[in-house]
Amino acid sequence: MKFLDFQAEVEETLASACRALGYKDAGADVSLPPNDSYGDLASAVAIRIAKDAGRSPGDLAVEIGAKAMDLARRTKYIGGVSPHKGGFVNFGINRPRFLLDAINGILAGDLGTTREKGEVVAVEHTNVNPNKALHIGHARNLVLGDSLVRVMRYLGQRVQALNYVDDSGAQVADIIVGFKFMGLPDEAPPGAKYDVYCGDNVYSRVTKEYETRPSLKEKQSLVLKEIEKGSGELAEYTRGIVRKILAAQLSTCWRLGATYDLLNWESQLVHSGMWEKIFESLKKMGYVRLQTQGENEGCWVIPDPDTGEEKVVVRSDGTAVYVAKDIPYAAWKIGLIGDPFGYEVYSGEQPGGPLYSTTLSGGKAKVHFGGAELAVSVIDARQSYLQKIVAKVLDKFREGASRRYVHRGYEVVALSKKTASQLGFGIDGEFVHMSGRKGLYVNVDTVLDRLKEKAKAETRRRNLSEAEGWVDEVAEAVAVAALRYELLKQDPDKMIVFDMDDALQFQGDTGPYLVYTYARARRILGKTEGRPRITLESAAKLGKPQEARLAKKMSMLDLAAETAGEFLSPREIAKFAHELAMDFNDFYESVPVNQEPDQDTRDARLALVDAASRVLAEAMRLIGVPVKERI
RNA sequence: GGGCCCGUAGCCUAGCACGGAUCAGGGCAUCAGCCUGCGGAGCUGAGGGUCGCCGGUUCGAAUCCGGCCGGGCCCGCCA
Repeated sequence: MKFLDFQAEVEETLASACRALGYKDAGADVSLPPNDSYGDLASAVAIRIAKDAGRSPGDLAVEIGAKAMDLARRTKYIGGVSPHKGGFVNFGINRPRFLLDAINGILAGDLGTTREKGEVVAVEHTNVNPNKALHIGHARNLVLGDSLVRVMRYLGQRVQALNYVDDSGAQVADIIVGFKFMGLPDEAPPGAKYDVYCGDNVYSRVTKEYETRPSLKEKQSLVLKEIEKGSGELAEYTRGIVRKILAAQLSTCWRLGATYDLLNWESQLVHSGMWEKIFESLKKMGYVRLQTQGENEGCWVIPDPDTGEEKVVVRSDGTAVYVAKDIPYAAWKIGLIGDPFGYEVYSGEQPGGPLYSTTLSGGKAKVHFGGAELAVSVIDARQSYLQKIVAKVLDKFREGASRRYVHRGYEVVALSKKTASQLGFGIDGEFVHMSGRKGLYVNVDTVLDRLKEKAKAETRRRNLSEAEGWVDEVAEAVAVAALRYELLKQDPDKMIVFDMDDALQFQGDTGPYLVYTYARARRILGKTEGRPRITLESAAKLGKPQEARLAKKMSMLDLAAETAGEFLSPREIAKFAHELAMDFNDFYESVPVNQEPDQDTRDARLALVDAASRVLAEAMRLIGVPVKERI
């Protein structure tokens, strides 16, 4: 990861040159040139100071460039400085030195991971109501959140991956109504996944029934009250159903490569007493007040952050509204309130480590959650307004607290007209929003199975003699790669219109392209008689532009990760991985490795391939795209 | 009525935070090529663009500011 070293040298050299020439406040900002024929880093400093200095940008660039060149002789990685007539000062890398250090660094294990302990960050994502299977909208949340967790850990932050389970809401109650009051079987038919069964066959049927049977709606509120109470036969029964659905959901999450550290349960949050404490304190400071007249009579209200009008937080019957459940959760995450929870292992089955659960009755596990320095909530953009209210209340509770509570929003996933019609829904526009009630959605498992089916055919065609199990494993990896990459690569602020046929795409800017490229690179290393090895002498023989581009790109993973962390935007890594893969394929097509007659050159190229593939694998790992040695 | 987000070739999209360099990068689709070669899930080339519109700032605007148009979402004693 030597590019940042080069950049630091350039910045320092540039600043020194400007200082030496008397341009004190010139600054030393550098950027990547649009085209690498200009150089490897560029500065527009001459253009910026030209006016004040009363000189032409071109002349200044020559002057600064000459001074910088002089100073650059003492640096390790600056190979040349060239002024451009437009006013840019371009810096070139000392190729052999840079190639040698970058490659040897990576082969020695330096993939840019920060080792020092960073801040504690709580990242909340997935958060699917436990009454149905994950659909592709949930997958977007999961992929964004899980990738963020991975990137932050790479950056050294101590991350708590949280998954919030709303086990006491109306959606769960609906399922229970179906089982207890409509006589629907609470066992899934053989071969059916339990969460899929509940979503496809129970939930939608119950909500439909509500329209014609008002008495059923009363059963829902009865169930809700029982769940709220937390004890009794119905509450126990519900707990069992929720655990069963959650287990099925988690298997899908794990299939997608996401894992969690902790499950937070809404029911426990409600019974923890945290809200009461916060409520009392807000009352004392006069932020919440009891409305004694008008339409909100008998309710406790707070001011709307946008309009100043009043928002209800506690209903006239004394129960708290939805935001009021989010507030204590947020306060717990950033340590504004004492931790009321104990912890226990929920599942030891989770790949990659145990999954814990909060508990209000003791808890033996010696782990600690909450109290983070920063909390990131991955929640779709429709909840931006509510999240703003939460942040406002946190600020009232403690000055400046909202700076540590960040809503990472993203737009929803809708369905294309074509996909909707394949599901039996005729629509007017070009797309339609998903709806669990209407049964208008595409489940994650369905998409993965379709992708896998296609990947299997493709893999089998290329590997006629391989065992079925091996082909299956590869196809599964390709399917996950395709879906994760597809959902991550797009700007989170843009709605995704999902089309099943378009999603079955393995060529071009896709996850499978990355998987393929990595396997291709490893193939070279597997087939060779040579050894990856590079010296300053052989590094000098790697003079092709494709070699330089590949080496430069692979040494910039840490840069991409820093940006990804700073803007909570893991797709920076997806972009990086794709660019690296393109650079590798370009190299692959134009530079022979094992056919290279000169042994030193061949070994140096092998070292480059080895290093580049390791960086690609690390980038893929950061976005949860599976890595296979062969496909 | 108030608030948030989006608008870049036939379609999808990068670049926008921090304004710069000759061709605004990719992908899909279309057309023309590249397998006795390290894997063709690849590569090369061609065609395809009023960066929604108008104005402002600037030496310089896809990028910053203002207005407008088009599209999506949110603003409940639902969750």
